[in-house]
Amino acid sequence: MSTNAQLATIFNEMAAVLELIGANPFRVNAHARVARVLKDLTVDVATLADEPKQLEAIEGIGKASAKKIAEFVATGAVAEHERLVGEVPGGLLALLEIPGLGPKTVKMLWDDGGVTDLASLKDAIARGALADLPRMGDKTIRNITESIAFAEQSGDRARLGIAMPLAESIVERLRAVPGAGRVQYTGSLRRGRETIGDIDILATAREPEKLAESFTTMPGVAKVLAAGRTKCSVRLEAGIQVDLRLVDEEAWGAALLYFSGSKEHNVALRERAGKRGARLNEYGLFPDDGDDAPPQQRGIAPIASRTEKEIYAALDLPWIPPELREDRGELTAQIPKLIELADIRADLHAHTVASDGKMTIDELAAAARDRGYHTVAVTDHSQASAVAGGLTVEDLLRHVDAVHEANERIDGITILAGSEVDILADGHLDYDDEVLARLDIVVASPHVALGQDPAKATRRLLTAIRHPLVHVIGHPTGRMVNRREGLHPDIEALVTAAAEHGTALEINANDMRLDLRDVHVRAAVEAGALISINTDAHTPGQLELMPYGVLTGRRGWLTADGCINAWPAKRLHAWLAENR
DNA sequence: GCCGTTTTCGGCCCGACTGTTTTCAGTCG
Repeated sequence: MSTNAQLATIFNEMAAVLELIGANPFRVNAHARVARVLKDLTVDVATLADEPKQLEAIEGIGKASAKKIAEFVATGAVAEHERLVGEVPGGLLALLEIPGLGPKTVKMLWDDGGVTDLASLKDAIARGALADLPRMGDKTIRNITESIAFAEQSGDRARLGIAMPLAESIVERLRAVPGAGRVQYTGSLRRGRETIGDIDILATAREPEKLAESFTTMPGVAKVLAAGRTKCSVRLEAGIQVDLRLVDEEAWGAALLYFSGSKEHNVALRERAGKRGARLNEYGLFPDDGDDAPPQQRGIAPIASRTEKEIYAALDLPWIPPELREDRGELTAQIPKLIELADIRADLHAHTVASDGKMTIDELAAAARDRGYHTVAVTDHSQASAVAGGLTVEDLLRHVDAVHEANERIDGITILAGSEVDILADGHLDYDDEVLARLDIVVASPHVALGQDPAKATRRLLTAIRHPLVHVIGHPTGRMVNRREGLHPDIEALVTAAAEHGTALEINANDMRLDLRDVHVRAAVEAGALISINTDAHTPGQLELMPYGVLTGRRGWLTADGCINAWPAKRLHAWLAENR
């Protein structure tokens, strides 16, 4: 973990404890803000630490925090942090992560219910002990129980956006080892799943021992779980397990196929092989001679093994992109040409300093142009999202003028004036039609009432989809990966209406959202609804989240033609103008 | 705890929703 990330954790923990013990909320927020600033910071804070003025020059970091940062860089710890963490039971902070449980409730559970961690909370619920506490009705207790179940069910999987950079850095390191051959991450990460159980890396090497040693001794390893000739396994300080498998060059394709999964896809492939008188394993596709002993150990030559493509071909299949390997019909369907990152030419959902973003219009435009986009949309929050700096009508109209002025001034990219308009709980939009009609693009998104029942959620989203001035429905369910389930609308109804009304549904590429999720995208694609992949960027760096959205689109069988962000400028702009 | 400087102290954008209440506390964004 980088110094920035470690310090971010420390400040987040201080914020959590301060919140729990009822400190001034603004002080709490200041700590959380420092954590956020540190996490977003592109420069290593350690390089600034010996000059306090440099630290204090960073927005959000004052004298006190600068001192703590310097203290950490010098000593590896922050005394105030240790003191604070010592004030509450260790397991209590984790309860704050459970959706619906805030500091007041957790404090009350601790003070009045003797709850000190997740186990004692579950025990108290089971004993019915919570019912005696204030504000703990049946419904609240049931909500807490469900939240715990949800957090536990998804809690041990890392988000794609956490696992991918880790895997890429490990792959890069291993490739640099002398004698290293091919090195590639496989598993659910290669398939682009939204969460990852562990990172699987496949490699060939002239001297496998050297690669293995480099792997087990790399920075960030907390514990070596296994260190054998063909398989090494470590647990990182980040809490993620990483497996390295070393294979022979001849078996590369078979091993890649096998370790990429999914298990269900592999089972289907093996069944298919069986029907063709062959056996498929991680060493290759072999003729089935009726002998149960592994063919590769008996010197049997494989029918195919060096590449995935050869193996699929031998099974009368085209090469199937990893993202589709979920046994969701990929062995029998016509495989479309899936969208690729290089197809993306526009980002249509981003925030500037006008609301809660960190970029100016010019900075956003430059970042989008640097990525080779022909179009970028400025879509700041609407008035209902007060805490996200939502714009009043007057502010919005001024902002629109500023965006249009920037569009005139800046060459090489079209800058659209838009808004991320709240879809209110009843489906109404947060601005009147006259205001919306002034915008080049309207992205309508749900932000509140994300626990409403499915019928209401469906009506709410259908209202927005049918609204003639809405172009895109932003993060349609409002779910947060591992954190919040979000809305459960009738997806079929939504995608059907979206196709009928020509409203695009967003894949929010932020790995915390990935909303729509893969299966919803598939439904939309099958219904003929358009998809828009956007980063919802608040910083220039967040424009780089686009690959996660594209992966999710690919998992939903999305083609470039079905994604408005991949359209040429002329087609996209004409489509936007049509919805007016 | 941070920030600004018509303020070195006093402010720091709060409105919607839920579930508990009988007028509101807690959570979320």
